[in-house]
Amino acid sequence: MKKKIKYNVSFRIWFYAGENKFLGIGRVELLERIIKTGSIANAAKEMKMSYRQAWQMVAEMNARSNSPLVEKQLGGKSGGGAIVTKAGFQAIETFQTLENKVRIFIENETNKLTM
Amino acid sequence: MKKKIKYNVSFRIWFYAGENKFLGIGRVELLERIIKTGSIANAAKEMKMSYRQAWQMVAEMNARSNSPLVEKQLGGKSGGGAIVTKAGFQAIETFQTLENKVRIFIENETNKLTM
DNA sequence: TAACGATATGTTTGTAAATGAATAACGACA
DNA sequence: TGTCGTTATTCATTTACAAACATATCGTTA
Repeated sequence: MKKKIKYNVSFRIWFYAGENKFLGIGRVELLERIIKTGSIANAAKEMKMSYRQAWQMVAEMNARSNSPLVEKQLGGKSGGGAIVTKAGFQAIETFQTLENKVRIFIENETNKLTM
Repeated sequence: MKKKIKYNVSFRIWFYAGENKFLGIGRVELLERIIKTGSIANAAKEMKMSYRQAWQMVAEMNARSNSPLVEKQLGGKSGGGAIVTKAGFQAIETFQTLENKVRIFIENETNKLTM
């Protein structure tokens, strides 16, 4: 009997600021972990990425948005940390809302397919 | 006056065969150029990619689809070439149709956004 | 004011991926 | 039956990217 492969569709979306990538699912996840852990360093550790890369992502996001998504918090007993701004929360929300809508749309369209 | 960045949304979709990537925009473009030029070698040249990479993409596509999307055509005055099968044409069509629908959907949703 | 752990940044190291060269095999056609 | 320019495949080399390391700087708190 002939093999019959089950196909499925995946997708990704990105927000661009002009020509520059501004926000994708990876950066959204990073923002969420900064919220959860209180610092870029710990967020990076959770995601098993280098602090350097995480920091660069944050720096790019901040540079390419109208107002910073993350603000540093130096000093203090714990040595400091980073906080996600209101603009950051809004960016997460906007991204995830659109992503969910696209997911549902693609699921509906894919069900119509006969491959 | 404050800078005001214009944001826009980009996206990509992929067809998967189980866990394996099967078709994306790059491979669709490769298929189109194989149709246009009549060979993998010339298609690769047009896309400025190595023949090796192009050939591997074709091999993967063929291995992961129910029936081959590309068939070799050895011999002849021109030395041979490659042809895209009916299944290949259908795959291109299916991919582009879905991609266009998603594009329109995202455009409509993005117009609602105020970032 | 000393200490802490985070941010911020340059430099080096290591590794995976892409490239290029080189070559064998193929088979219709003239 | 010789010719042609493909397909198909290998191997060494280069390139690009990510990780690792090192270190300066910061500012609140005890």
